[in-house]
Amino acid sequence: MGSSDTKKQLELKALQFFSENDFDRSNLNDIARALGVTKGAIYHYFSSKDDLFLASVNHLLDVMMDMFTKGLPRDIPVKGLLENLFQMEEMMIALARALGIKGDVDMYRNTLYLFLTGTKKFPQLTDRLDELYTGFIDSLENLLNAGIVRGELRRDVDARAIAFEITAFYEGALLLGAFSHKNDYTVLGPRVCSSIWRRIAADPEGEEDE
Amino acid sequence: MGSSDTKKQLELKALQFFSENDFDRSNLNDIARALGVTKGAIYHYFSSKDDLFLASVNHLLDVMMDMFTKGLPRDIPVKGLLENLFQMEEMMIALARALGIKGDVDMYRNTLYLFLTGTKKFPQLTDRLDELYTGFIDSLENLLNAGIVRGELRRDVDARAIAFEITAFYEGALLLGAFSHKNDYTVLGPRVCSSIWRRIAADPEGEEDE
Amino acid sequence: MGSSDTKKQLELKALQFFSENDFDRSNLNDIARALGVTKGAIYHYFSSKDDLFLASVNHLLDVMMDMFTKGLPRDIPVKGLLENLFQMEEMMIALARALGIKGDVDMYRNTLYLFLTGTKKFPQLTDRLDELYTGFIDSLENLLNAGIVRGELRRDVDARAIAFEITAFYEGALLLGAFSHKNDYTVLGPRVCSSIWRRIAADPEGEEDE
Amino acid sequence: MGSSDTKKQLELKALQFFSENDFDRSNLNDIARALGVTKGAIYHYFSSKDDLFLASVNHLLDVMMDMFTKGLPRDIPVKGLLENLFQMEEMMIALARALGIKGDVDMYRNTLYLFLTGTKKFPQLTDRLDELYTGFIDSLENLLNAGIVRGELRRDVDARAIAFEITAFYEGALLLGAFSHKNDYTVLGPRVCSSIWRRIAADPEGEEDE
DNA sequence: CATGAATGAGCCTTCATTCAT
DNA sequence: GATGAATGAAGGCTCATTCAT
Repeated sequence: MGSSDTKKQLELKALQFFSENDFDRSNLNDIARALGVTKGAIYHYFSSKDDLFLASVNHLLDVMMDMFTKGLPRDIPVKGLLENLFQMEEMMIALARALGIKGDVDMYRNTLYLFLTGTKKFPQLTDRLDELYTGFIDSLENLLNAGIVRGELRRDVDARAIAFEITAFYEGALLLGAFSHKNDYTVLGPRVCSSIWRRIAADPEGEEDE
Repeated sequence: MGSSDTKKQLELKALQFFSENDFDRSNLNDIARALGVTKGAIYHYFSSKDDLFLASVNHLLDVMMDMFTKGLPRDIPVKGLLENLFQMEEMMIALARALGIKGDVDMYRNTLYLFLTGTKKFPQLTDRLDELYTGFIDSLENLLNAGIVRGELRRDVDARAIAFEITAFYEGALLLGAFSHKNDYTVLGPRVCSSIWRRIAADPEGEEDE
Repeated sequence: MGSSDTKKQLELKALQFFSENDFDRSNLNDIARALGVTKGAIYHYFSSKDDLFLASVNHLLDVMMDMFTKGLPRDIPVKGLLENLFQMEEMMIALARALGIKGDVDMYRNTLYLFLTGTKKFPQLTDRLDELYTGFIDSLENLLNAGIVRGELRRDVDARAIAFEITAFYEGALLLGAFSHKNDYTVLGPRVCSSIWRRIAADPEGEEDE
Repeated sequence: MGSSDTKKQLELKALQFFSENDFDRSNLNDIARALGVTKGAIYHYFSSKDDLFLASVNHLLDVMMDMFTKGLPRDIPVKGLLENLFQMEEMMIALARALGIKGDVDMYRNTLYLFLTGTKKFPQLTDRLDELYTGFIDSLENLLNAGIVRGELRRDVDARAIAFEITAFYEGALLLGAFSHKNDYTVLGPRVCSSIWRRIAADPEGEEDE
């Protein structure tokens, strides 16, 4: 029932809507208006408001899973990775392109909101998120280990801990960004990354002489 | 109207309730039952459901503000701080005692949910949260600077960045804990803290041989 | 929750309403107006529209069970019973009084509608109706057997069949009354009863000399 | 619009559907699926859901009118009629054949439901039903009178009352069958018919010794 | 102070009907 | 003829809020 294209379009628009608006505080009239269709059309493609939300989040999870786990290169310099981690615009553009929508500057932060509230309301999402984050941390760990083998990083680096640290710090920085306007992660983020780099690099000075 | 004590008690119980239950998915009948009073009683002390929520969160913010900014010691060893960061039970007990309630193991994570959804529903909370996090990061920065002056930490440490890093990493680790059961922050957290310590300590080896 | 009296009143009014109006074609606004309360009040006492309907019908079933099975006399002349069967007004008044409402002339016929549609929508009602009709037929059979023993009826009367016949005929006559205005059961009913009487009486002539 | 044959086929299928399913609880998607066509096709042949229902029931009424009034033989032995009244399967097969569908054992009972709910929803059906039942009772009366003239029945038989009794009892027995599983009309029905026979036959004994 | 019955606006959902293809 | 995507009015139900007691 319903063309698959239209359904995907609705999922994407709903994703954008739900990342900006509270699920419970939004009524279907507003949602329908935001998606550019009528209430009935939504029910033509989705069985309920919950279903629409879950389809949207699962769509996002699919894309992020591709992008951040399967899609990551196996062997890039760790230095570049850390330097680009807080080039938010680049990351955002990449994700937006993968989703096929035009993103905005709060997109990343909003996904956090989507995930935290989503798992509270729909515990079945937890497994997929677990997979996503575990996949991301695994990929990072592989990259770090490759860096150690390659001689870019010190031999005594605890790759798993660093991978977890980078991931948790990144998410936490975005989270703080939602709360705090006084601590700008676009400024502090790179400083932290540079500090992490100095700790794990085999030759921090040689690389840092800018 | 109503004794101030009773009102504070209701705020605390409501806080516990809202940290475990979604605001919009809870109705006042359930809330009243959870608080051990009737609906009418709630309206004696609070002007609305929103008001009850805001009073609760503001109460939590007051306590956390005291505990994590004004209440922090001016001069403790950074090493101990990092070692205790993921002694979640201790932290939790301290916060629960400060609130005068019995906490549970998910309390911290739940406050994150409370804050993230709370700011989405009530943007006026953002300023207070900003104050809390900024205060916390400032305090940490002061502690780190004191450590530098004291000679515990290296002179080239970027205190602001490290304070931000610790805070963001901590929040991020708790957040990931809500999503991922495969990455246990009670195990990985201390490994990361130890890694941070080795990076900033003036004499990491000397301190570690205990 | 809610006073038991108010709830019983609502059940009775709903009974009257549903016996006159189609369940699915009535919306809760109309029902509420007919019951003299608001929609919310109904949901204060009943958990759903279905619940309201079932409570009403079960209330009716309780009263009819008392009246037509437990409440029937053990030993009355069969002749009088047959003569009064189609004194609808008397029967109706008795049922209305037992229900505590003022009845109207279509009350009996309407209960049939209530039962037939009720069992289609709520199969769980079937057992209670089975009990009611079986109880009624049993009581009739007992009365007939008492008549045989007493010498009022012929010894070769098939008491069970006659009890079933009277019951089925009675219901059928009311049912036809719902469809057909040309066959008036208040006229034909007594003629049939007199015919049945002549068949089962030990001495039809002696009794019939009017 | 639409071939007349297709329309008749749809009416028949709809009849079967509505005799098994509640009108208001069935939606047009389910109905269309049950009829083996699309929603659009239904609207080609019928102007509305109501129209489809009414066309179906009127079709049934046409067939029953033919079968039970005009179609009845003018002069058959009353004894055989009474003996066959509760040969439900035979009756059902006859009606199903007349309709051109395959019937099932609940068909008769279901038509009762169809008629009772149908007249509540569409009062305009009442007249046709009145005609059907009156026609049937008239035919029965004629048969009984023919039996009297022929000498099969007693001269003092109240033909109108007996015709009404048989009809009402028959409908009532089917109705009770819908409510009560403990009183089987296939067993009790023939016993009642035999009792009626003994009452109206000119020579009950002579006829019964077979 | 406290209660909880009652209110009614607003929500999610259904579904008969329409209409572009 | 036939389709099924889209519409939008209407319905069941929830629940924050009020108020008579």
